[in-house]
Amino acid sequence: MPTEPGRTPRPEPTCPVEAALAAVSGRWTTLVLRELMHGPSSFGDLAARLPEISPKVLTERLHGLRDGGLVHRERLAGFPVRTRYALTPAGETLRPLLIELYRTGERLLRHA
Amino acid sequence: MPTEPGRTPRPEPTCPVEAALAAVSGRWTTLVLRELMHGPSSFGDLAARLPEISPKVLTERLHGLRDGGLVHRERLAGFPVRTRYALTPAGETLRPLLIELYRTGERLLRHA
DNA sequence: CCGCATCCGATTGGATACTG
DNA sequence: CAGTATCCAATCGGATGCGG
Repeated sequence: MPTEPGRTPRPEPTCPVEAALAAVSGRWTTLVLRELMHGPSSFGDLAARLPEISPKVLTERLHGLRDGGLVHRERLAGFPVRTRYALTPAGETLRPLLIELYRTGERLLRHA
Repeated sequence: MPTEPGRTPRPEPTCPVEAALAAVSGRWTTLVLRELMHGPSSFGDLAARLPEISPKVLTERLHGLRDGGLVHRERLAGFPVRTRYALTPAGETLRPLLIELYRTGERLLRHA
């Protein structure tokens, strides 16, 4: 990107950087992804591990991630209803990005 | 982060991931950074290379980046007034992150 | 248990016009 | 040239209460 020639003049969704940013941006999104990186989880488990997120926002994040093909949703039979959320292969590919975000943030916090 | 023990329960600014995300988030921010990665630039040069950004937003981005210690601002003497914006060493450290964003985005776009 | 519906305040980004 | 000053529409995130 710094050394690439094909440059984007404006923030289009077709720009790879924008696409990646869209996948991880939004409040709580990275935390939801982090929990799912540990393995599949139900709605309630996620809510329990992120006690301060509201159900509405959790739903929004989960649906957004699913619409982006990053998370798979599966309704389990039985009662009470249970839903299983898991990362798709595409979702797994975000791991290096999250690690790089962590490393970069550490550097910034240490230095600022 | 995925394998780290010290986990953040909510989106705090002290979380490295949040800090890194804050540095690159916001519309136009990555494009401004990309231009500055090529080298120092004046306000007008940036505006010329990003023809669709409004002066207000460009100012906001530049000031935000400066407040975050990522960009250095220098007023040059003479007339007409010129201002030189350049990445600080901290700003340079964002390069690997931008590259990772690009790579991840490519994968997502190819696969979705 | 797993959400959806509604409302609401705050923040964001864009358009436009003007100044040192 | 390099911004500032307003105004405004749209989006976002949080709170709360109900439904399948």
